Amino acid sequence: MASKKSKPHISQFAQRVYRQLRRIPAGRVTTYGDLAKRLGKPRGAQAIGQALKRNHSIPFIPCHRVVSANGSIGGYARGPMHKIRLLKQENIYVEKGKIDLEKYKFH
DNA sequence: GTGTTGACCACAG
DNA sequence: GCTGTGGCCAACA
Repeated sequence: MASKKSKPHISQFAQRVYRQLRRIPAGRVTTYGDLAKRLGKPRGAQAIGQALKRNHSIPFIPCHRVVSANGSIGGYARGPMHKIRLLKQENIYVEKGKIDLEKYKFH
């Protein structure tokens, strides 16, 4: 049977997001817009956030490595406070609720 | 099938 | 620097 229903809970679009997210090494971050661009949807940044929020239960998805385009923390299902804490563990320091994209953004 | 919502982005005032 | 508006995309009622 080679049928593979995989996870009907997760859409293909969301799975694509996780795939790109996993490419990001520790100590580096990316933005929703840039992530969307890699998926072929330079304007689908909002959909990225939606996908993450609807699947925040997955531990293999470092959602905390995703920030807003202006360097803002953006959001986090567990609360922005957790996100900042996790980033700190990756040697990424947050200042005034913002991150130095010039330093931490993954190219 | 339509309308609303949302962890966004860019631009104008 | 902040607020308001428009736009794009996906999921949900």
